[in-house]
Parts: sequence; C-alpha cells; structure tokens
Amino acid sequence: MHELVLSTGEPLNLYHTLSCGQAFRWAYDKSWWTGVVGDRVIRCRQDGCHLFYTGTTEAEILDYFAIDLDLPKILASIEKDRLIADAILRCRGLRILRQPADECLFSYILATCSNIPMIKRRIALLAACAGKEIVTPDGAYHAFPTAEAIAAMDEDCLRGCKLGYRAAYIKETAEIIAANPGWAGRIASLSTDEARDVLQEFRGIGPKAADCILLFAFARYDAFPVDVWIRRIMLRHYLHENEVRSFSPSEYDRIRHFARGYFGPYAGYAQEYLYCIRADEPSLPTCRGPSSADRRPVPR
DNA sequence: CTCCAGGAGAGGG
DNA sequence: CCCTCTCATGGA
Repeated sequence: MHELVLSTGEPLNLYHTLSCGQAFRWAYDKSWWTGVVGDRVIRCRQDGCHLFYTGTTEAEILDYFAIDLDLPKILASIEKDRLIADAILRCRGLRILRQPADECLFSYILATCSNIPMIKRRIALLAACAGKEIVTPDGAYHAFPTAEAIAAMDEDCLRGCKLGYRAAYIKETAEIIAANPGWAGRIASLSTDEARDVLQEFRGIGPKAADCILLFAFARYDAFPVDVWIRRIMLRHYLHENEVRSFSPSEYDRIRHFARGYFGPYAGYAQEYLYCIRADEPSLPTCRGPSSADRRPVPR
C-alpha cells in the first residue's frame, strides 16, 4: 500500500475523474477504485488529500492523473459564466487523464452511438477475449488487447464481443497500428489540427472520436469533442439556437470553434466539466413538440 | 413498438 | 454545402 499526499494546489476528485466517461476500465466497490491501465491493475482510494494506491508506482500515478498540471489555474481560465462556474463548483477535482494512446484510440472507435455502460461492457468483453491475463491477489484481470492481438482475432471471437458494425473498424485499425507501432509518436509531433486530420484517416474515427483521443491521450486541451449532450448544452446556453434534426459536420465545427475562442486553450477541460453536468439538461430540447412556446421558427 | 446512446461512412442532390 | 440511410446493440 502506497500513499500520496496531495497539496491543496493539486485538487483531485477520484469519483468525478474516473466516472465521468473519459476512461472505461474503472469500477468502484467499497470505497476502492479498481482499474486496468496498460498491463497493470491499479487500486486506489481517496481520503481528502490522501491518495492510497497499489499496483503501480508514484511516478505513474502522477503521470496518469496529470498531477503536475495546475488545476486551479486551468479552472480559473475557463470560468467564463455562471453555467461553467456551477459545473466547476460541483465537479472540482475532475482531472483529464493521460491514457495510453492505443487503448484510447480503440476505445473511442468502440464508443460511437452507445452509452457509457455499453461501452464499458464492450471493452470488458474484448479484453477478456484477447487481452493478456493479469493475476492479482484479488482476482484475475485482463489488459487491454494489443493491436496485434486485435488484428489476430477471428470473426467468431469479434462477434462475441458484441461490437456490432464497429468490429470491422477496430480490426482494420488494429492491422494498421500493428504495422506502425510509432503512430502515437507521429501524432504527438503534429499540431492539434494536423493530428486531428491524421487520426481521421483511420476508418471509424471521425471528428468527435479524434477530438476525444487528442484530449484524453495526447494532452491537447484545446480539443473540444462535441457529442449529442455537449451539442445540446452549447446550442441552448451559448449559441442560442434551436436544435435542428441533423448534426452536420459544419455545425460541429461551428460549435468547436466557438468553444475554443470562448473558453480558451483549455476548452477541453470546459467540455469535460459541462459533460459532467449533462444530466441537468432537459432531455428534450426546445425545438421538439408543437407546444414549445419559446421556440423560434426554423426555416425549412 | 419507438427512441436513444461520448458517430461515422457512403451516396446523392 | 446539404440531406438521408445504414450499420448493431441493448436499455428505457
């Protein structure tokens, strides 16, 4: 059992950090979080500024949770209005992780058009099927499969993981990654915009997944992923527009560029805090239903 | 049954 | 640029 004492300048909230939907391999049970990162099973528990953990080193904890970043300064820089201020108040200590690049890439190929419990289940099945077994005193776990292991999976095994149409995408990407182990280094050397374009050359990676990967694995905090929840929040609270039916690529870019200009270079942090309070938004936006009194007419 | 969920690809106007 | 269809899955 190791212990890390956080200073007041290094706020961390394990709950918000590990349950906000950026990483999919953590589970909470009886005040302990257990997760698989790389080929390690990490357990951790927080008691105020005391962080207890097993299964890894202090250096890796500091890196994974990005404890070196000045979170109060980042949060101050994005606190531009009452809505984001409220999100910061309620989710303070949420930190954007530095995830292993391969895991993050594959995870967000599998994340399209799903909810978080389904994504976690999908990845757990994939790991059980093709990931290296990790035996701990508390039970056996499976590492996230390597690109080689995914590329080698047969059709039956892939189908058993319930990946749906995503199976072909992840397999094709795994073959490319396995043949190009330096892919992450190349991405890291590019500008955010260039890296974004290169990531979208993988089949199954579009604008949203590319932004998630840049934010959660490459520390590009200016990346601003726009999913259906963030779109709803941004249109309602910032752009004052009705939600029309289709979500076009140009609308994605409009939201993304507004957010980058409004929140600044840590817009990705603002995104994650807004995502964290997404359940507060009415599920039906203003434009649905003929009885919505305050909607503006939408030209068709 | 319909609708939705951390979308993306393909095709057509 | 725009739109629509389709992909596969499970929960509500």
